[in-house]
Amino acid sequence: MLLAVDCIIFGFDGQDIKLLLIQRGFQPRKGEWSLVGGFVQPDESADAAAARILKKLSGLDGIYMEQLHTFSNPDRDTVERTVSVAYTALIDLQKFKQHLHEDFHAVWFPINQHPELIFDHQLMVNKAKEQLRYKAALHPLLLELMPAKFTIPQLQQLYESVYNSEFDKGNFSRKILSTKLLVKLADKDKLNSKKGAFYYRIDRKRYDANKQAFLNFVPDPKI
Amino acid sequence: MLLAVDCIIFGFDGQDIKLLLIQRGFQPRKGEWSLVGGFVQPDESADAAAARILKKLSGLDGIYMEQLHTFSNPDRDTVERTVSVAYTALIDLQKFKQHLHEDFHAVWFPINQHPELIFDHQLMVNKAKEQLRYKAALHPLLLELMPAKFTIPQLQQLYESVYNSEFDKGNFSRKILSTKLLVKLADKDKLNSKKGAFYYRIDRKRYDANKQAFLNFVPDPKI
DNA sequence: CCAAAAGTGTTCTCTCTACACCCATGA
DNA sequence: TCATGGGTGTAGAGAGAACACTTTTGG
Repeated sequence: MLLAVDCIIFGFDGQDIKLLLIQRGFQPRKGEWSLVGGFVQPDESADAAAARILKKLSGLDGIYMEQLHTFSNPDRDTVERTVSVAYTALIDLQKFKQHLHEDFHAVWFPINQHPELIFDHQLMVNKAKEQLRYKAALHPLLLELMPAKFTIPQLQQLYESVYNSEFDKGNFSRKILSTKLLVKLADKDKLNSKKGAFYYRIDRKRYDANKQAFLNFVPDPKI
Repeated sequence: MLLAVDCIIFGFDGQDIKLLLIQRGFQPRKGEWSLVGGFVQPDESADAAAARILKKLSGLDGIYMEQLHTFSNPDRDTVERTVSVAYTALIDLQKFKQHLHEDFHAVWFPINQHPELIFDHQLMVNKAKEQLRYKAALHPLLLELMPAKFTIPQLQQLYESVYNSEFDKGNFSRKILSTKLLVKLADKDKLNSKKGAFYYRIDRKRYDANKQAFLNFVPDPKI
């Protein structure tokens, strides 16, 4: 029995949510697209393997990953019995984009528009999306996807794309600000409007202290 | 590399939350207490193995279990590298108690007063408790622990023991009833008071339709 | 000046909490 | 009849939703 890990890495570039995929470098199914993954070594934990493999295949280092689920269907891998522990992470693409040189075969794809994946990787992605929606409704974790400086309307776009619905801008802004997790900066982003929107940054101390607090971000569905 | 499963089964007898443990029937550490667990066979998934092993060791059949987490520290098992997928379940003890004959070495222990466990099983139990608190704050899943007939004050006791705090009885009763997940029965339980408290049962249809709805059961902490 | 996006004000409704109060009944 | 736990009433605070309104500024 082999033990593998697969990483579902979501990134946000300020516009769209992306998913990190690689072109498999080995047989079987070499050249096809898959999640970043590999085998756990005899002397390492799955957590350690996930970090090591992510770094080796994409250059991403020091990313905080969480265990999602373990996939153990006996015929999920067509060659040999392989159990895979799936991990997820959320990252700000602008901070990490430069690492993705051609040294690596890792590529960011729009979350809803990526090539077909091998084995049960699509299942893993679906579960990760579901979990992202669930968690983001309760915790401010989508802030982790934002760049160092961002505006409230940008953040709102991220929420709207995760939940596939539109929020009232006034209420959204007040709700986010009421968490006191953001610090207003002096300058504005004028790319999207003439008036311009103030930049904010995360208040790291408060964020780390409150990220497990419940927030109830997602509005009730309009009937 | 070996793949195992371990089951953290919580039961409620109307008074206290219990944890199902077995005395290990094989070496190493035969006779010591552990979670219900065993090895995944080459042709079965971890989910299937968990159900099979739980039934074999405790007689419990058809229990709905959910994956909790996979434990893969390389030295978590002292003999051979073993990765364990942990599962959790919640059951009403009165419904299943009769199955625990002496054919099985499984025993229910009070959740906060059980023998020391082997390997990292205490870690698993702690994580399961944490997850139970988290989930029960959002979903009505503690209803699954109640007997077929129960009173609101009994249910309140369960919540209070899970959260280790006291709730206002009036508000608790209204909040639970507002979910419309309970059906009032005609008779009363007079064991705990002279006036008596009405029995209720779960409205199965509504419960199954709403168990993933958010509920916000746990009151804000009093500062 | 005007269009368009950012952000504020306001009102209404609903929920939550605290806590006073009423209810039923066995001893 | 009275102590006890079950259950209801209710006032005040706060959160959320809807949407009108003001602000800013590039073209």
